[in-house]
This record gives sequence, structure tokens and C-alpha cells, in this order.
Amino acid sequence: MMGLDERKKKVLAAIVNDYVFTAEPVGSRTIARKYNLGVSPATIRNEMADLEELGYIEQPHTSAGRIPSNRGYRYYVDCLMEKYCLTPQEREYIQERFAQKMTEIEDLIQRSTNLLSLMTHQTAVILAPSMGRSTFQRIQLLQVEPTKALLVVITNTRVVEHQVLDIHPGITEHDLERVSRVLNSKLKGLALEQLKEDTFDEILSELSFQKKLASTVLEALEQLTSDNKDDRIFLGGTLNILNQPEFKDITKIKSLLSILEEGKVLRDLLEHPGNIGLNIRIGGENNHEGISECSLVTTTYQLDGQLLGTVGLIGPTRMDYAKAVSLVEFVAAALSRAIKQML
Amino acid sequence: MMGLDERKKKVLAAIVNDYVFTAEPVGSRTIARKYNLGVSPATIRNEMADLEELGYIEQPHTSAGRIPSNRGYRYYVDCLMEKYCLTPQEREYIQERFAQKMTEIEDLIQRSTNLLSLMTHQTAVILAPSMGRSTFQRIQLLQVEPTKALLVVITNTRVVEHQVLDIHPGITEHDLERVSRVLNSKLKGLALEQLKEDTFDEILSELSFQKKLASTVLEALEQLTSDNKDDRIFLGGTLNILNQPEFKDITKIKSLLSILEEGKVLRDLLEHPGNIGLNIRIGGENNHEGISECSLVTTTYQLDGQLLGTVGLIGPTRMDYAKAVSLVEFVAAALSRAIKQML
DNA sequence: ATTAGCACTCATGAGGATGGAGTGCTAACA
DNA sequence: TGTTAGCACTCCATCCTCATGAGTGCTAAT
Repeated sequence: MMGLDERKKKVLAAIVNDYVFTAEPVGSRTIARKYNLGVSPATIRNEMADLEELGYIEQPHTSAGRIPSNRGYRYYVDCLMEKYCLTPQEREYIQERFAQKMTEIEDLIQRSTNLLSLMTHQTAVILAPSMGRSTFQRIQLLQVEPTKALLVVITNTRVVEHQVLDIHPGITEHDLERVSRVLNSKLKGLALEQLKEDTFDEILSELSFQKKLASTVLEALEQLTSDNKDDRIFLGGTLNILNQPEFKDITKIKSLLSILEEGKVLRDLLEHPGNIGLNIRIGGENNHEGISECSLVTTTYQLDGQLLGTVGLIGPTRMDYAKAVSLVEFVAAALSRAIKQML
Repeated sequence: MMGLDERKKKVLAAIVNDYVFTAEPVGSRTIARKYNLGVSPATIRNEMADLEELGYIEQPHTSAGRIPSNRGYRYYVDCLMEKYCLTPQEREYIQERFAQKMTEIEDLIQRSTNLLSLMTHQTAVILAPSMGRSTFQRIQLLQVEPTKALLVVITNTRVVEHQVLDIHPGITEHDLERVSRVLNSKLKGLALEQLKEDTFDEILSELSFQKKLASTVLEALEQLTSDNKDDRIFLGGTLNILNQPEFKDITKIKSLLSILEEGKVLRDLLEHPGNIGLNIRIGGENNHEGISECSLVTTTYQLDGQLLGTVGLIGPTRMDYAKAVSLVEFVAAALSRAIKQML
């Protein structure tokens, strides 16, 4: 599969680079002129014919230039792409934006997506730390009114969740305090996804003096800690895709924006990265309707080796992959550092 | 300004109704055929010429039918529009969706926007209760780590805000509890916007034993209670506008979606309704770039007479105003009731 | 193996004819 | 005096045609 001779590689790389830049099919003349391979257009044409036969490029129509196929992009990404070095200005700009002290992880992440989308003119997406893998740091019940209590949960990743509960009128702040103490003693340090039946039973028996309240609270906890909520996906620059010439068709815009808004597909894509670290999915490689014309460049960010979430860029397959990779990685690293420092 | 004879009114109403339905300029023949006014197309043409001279309708080009001008819509809305009665199915559907018990006002509002956008195929927007006019219900500081505390504020409208604070290592849960008590005693029942210098000073002097902590907390409170955050705007069906034929132009889509995403302009529009209750702004009547081709139908919702926020629909000026009004009002009323019941 | 030359294809855009929808005007009519 | 039929006129939308140009594939010469 690596069996491309040097010149074919150069031609393919030239096609990808040019197409990414101009969004127009690339002809043999253009390549001969702009990328001096020292051969004539005719020679390039021959190479292109070969590349097309091999499936790396394709022709929109007979008399047009060539554009990379998904397979072509894949080969480019795997074998041809040169690492993009961020300019000092870019580095500085990013670091500056991360220097401001933040206290909540959500803010930090939202800022990161904005930053990323701003610098790439693509759509940025970050998956916040999974609630499941976070651990309980503290749980507290607060009385709000005679019949209402507020349940507050804060995790080790500084994610705060809360829910208002209906309680019996007779229950006092003191009761709530006692329940809170038991919950903390049983749950502190435990991963949220480990909240299983047996823990529940244990807590319930310990709280037998407040059975009704206890079960209300546990039910709420179960809801709060489920990962199924869409609020773990942060988007930035959603509308940037409207600038891409491939999205001049309204129906495409609509289906893509729906997917982004919906969040479900995205979460699915981000939660199951093929492997830890960098991940590039080109076009239909992600088997999801509607983003088959998009690529997704993602990497993971972590805290002390523990996987936290995913940082990614979404754009048309015609994307500056080198730059996307560098920026995603740089921002993910900066985010990791910032989180570590914040905690 | 009301000086339109009966037949002119009928013609104008017919033009508006037909145009809202078909999105095509309306000709004299069409009116004569579909709306039996008992006169010939020629007569209608004469009336139309008059209406055009008066500025109620206009012609896209010489040989096209007429479309309502903004002024025409205004007249229609003020004088001609017949009240739309929700069908029993519609009422039932809405009430059913409001029957589910919710504990947080944000959920309730988000559901309302979704409901509204679903039923109108327009974009729905709801402005959540102003933090400023809400009052403190309870404030609590919770220790999370030796150097971190969580500040939780819950208002009478059940809005919960929180922020993580850096605290001195020496500070104990007990200290936090004392501070919380003072804050509650001073602030409970107070409107958030009344948080002024003198209250601050009073609290600071009372908390002189914890000056540093107290000022940290007050600073955080000030941030939390500022209304400038964009998270008070809830949108539903943002992408519905893409179905409208008037938005087949990408640049228009982009500018409108940017405005919706940005939130600032929207908040401005919703926070300053001309008057309490129903409000209809047609096209350029809202002096904001980018939504000059849209209309905004809003009404307010309240709790025990106290103004809480605004419920609205955004769509092209070619909008079914009668239905929009009915639905907005019905949903606003349902929302008011649901909030009252929730609290 | 490379390249010049040439015929061929096809998207694109400009011009021009055609049809149809709708108007405004005028004159006839009740 | 208000209404209507008739008719000429306007202008958009559609379709065709044609010229243009970019780019190819093939062949033959180097």
C-alpha cells in the first residue's frame, strides 16, 4: 500500500496541497508550474492517470482537474504530510489565552473551543471530562424551603451538578446534614460510574432512619451522574462551515448543523476514539450519515495520565490537516496543563 | 390611518393571507378566484393600485403580483387579523407537555422553546427570569479542598448559580459556615440587583474576622449575579429558518444565525419590550442590523404579577401572525402556571 | 521514459427567443 | 359613478444555442 514511487508521492502531495488551498480541481499544468518537479505537464498527466487508477484521486468530470479521494487524503495524512510548526505568534497567542485564571472547567473548555475555531476557521469541539470516570469530591444537601432541598455534587474534575428535590415538610436542615455526611463518607472518591446497586443498598440501610429521603436523593444522583446529557459537548465556531465552498447547498448545511446541534452523533464519535491520542477520520470513515463529507481531527487530553476528554476539529475533507493536527495537539496540551493547574 | 374602506381591507387581508401561505406575490386574478369578494380582477387591480399608493403593498417588479409591505403587515396585525383559536389537539398537546413535573426552571424553559418551535416551525426564544429582579433564597459556601470552596446561590426563581473560589489554606468548614450564615441573614430576600456598595460594606464589617474571604466571596457574588451572561437566552428550532424560502441566501442565513448565536442583540430586543404583554415587531421596526427581514412576536410571562421574562417567536416578516400570537400567549400562560406550581 | 502536439470533452456564461403571469389603461356598461 | 371586459405592454423565468477555455487522453517523436 506504500507502493508509490517518489514522483507519484510528490504529485499527490501537490494535488492535496493545492486543492486544500484553492478548493478547485487541480490540473497538470498548475502542478508543473507551481510545484517544480522538473517535468512537463504531460508527464504529470501520466502520473495522474496512474494515481486515479489506484484510487487516490478522482475527476469531477472529464475535462476537469483532479481532486483527492478520501483514500488520497488518507495516504496524504499517513505518509506525505509534513508537520506544521506553529508560528511563535500562534504559540504566544494561545498561551496568553490560557494564562487567565479560571475556576470552572466549563469556562476553560468553552474558551478552548472558541480559541481553536478562531485560529483554524473551522468548527471546534471538545468533549468535557466524562462524569462517569470522575469521582465524587463532595455531596451536599441544602434546605431551600420547607419542602425543597438542593442537591449539590462536585467532582474531582470540578464539575458541579445540582438538582432541586421535593422533600417532606418535616425534614430539617439537620436531617439533610446527616444524610449528606453519610453520602460523603460512602461516596467520596468513588467514580460516578461505580454507583451501582450494592452501593445504593448499603447507603439505604445506613440511612434507614430517612428511607424516603434517601431514595429520593439516590434517584437524583443517578440522574445527575448519567453521561447521557448533551451538555458535555462544547462547540465553537459552528457557523464557520458556512464559509466553506463545499457548503453552499442549504440541505447540506442543514443536515450538518442539525448533527452538531443534536450532539448525539458527535458524542458517539468523540467518546469512541479509535485509540488514545491523535485520531483522524476522513469523510465516510466515520459511519455517520451527514458528516460523510467532513473530516474529524481529534486528540485526547488527560490529567495525570487519566483520560479526560477529546479535543477536535470538524471541517470538510478538504482541510489543512497538518495545521489542524498541530493546533489540536497544542491546544489539548495547553488544556491539560490548565486543568491540572486549576485543580 | 384607519381610512381604508371595507373592500380595501378585504383585499389587503387576502393579499397577506395568501402571501403568508404561498410565499409568492399575489395577483388580482388569484384574489378574485380564491377569495370571493364578488368583484372582477379588474376592480381588484384598481384597489391594489390604491393600496400600493398608500404604501400597504408593493411590487417586486412590474409584472409581478403584490406583496405586503412592512406597513401592510402592521395594518394587518393591528386591524385586520382574526384571532386564531388553537385546536383542541394543540391545546391538549401543549398541556400534556407541561404536565410533566420539572424541578428546575431551566429545563422548563428549554422545553417550552422546543415545544413552541415544533408547533410553529419557527425559531422560538425565551428570556429566562432576570437574575437582577430575583431575590436571594439561600447562599452557601462549601469546602471542597483545603484551598477551594464552592459558592452556591439559589434564588427565589430556583435558579442555581455556583462558582469555585480560592481560599486560604487555614480556613475551615466552620469558618465557611459562619460566613454563609452572615450572608444569608443579610441577603436573604434581597433582590440581586440591590446588591450595592452599602450592603457590601455592611457585610464586610460584620465579617471583619474574615476580611479576605469575605471580599473574595462578595466579588464572586457580584459576578454571579450580573445579568450580562448569555445563558439566560433559550433558543429552540434555530434551524427552522433554513426552511423558509426567504433564507435561501447563505449570507442571510449566516448573519441571522450569528445574531441568534451571539445572543446580545436578542437579549436587547427581549429585555426592552415596548410594553408588558403582547408585542409584535415587524421587520425593521427593531432597529437591529440583520434581522430587518424578520418579525418578532413576543409576550411576557410572570409570577404573581411580577414580570419574569419574555416568550417569543422569530420568523420572516411573512409569518402567520395570528397563529404565532395565539401560541406565544398560550405557551407563556402555561409557562407562568408551571413556574408557579413548581415553586 | 519523456514530451510536444492535437483532437476531444465538458462546464460555464453570454446572448436571444419564447411563454406566461400580471399589470395599467381605456372604453363600454349599469 | 363605480365596475368590468379587452388589450397592449412589461418583465421574469426558462430554454436553447453557441463560443470559450480549461483540462484531458492519446499518439508519435525524441
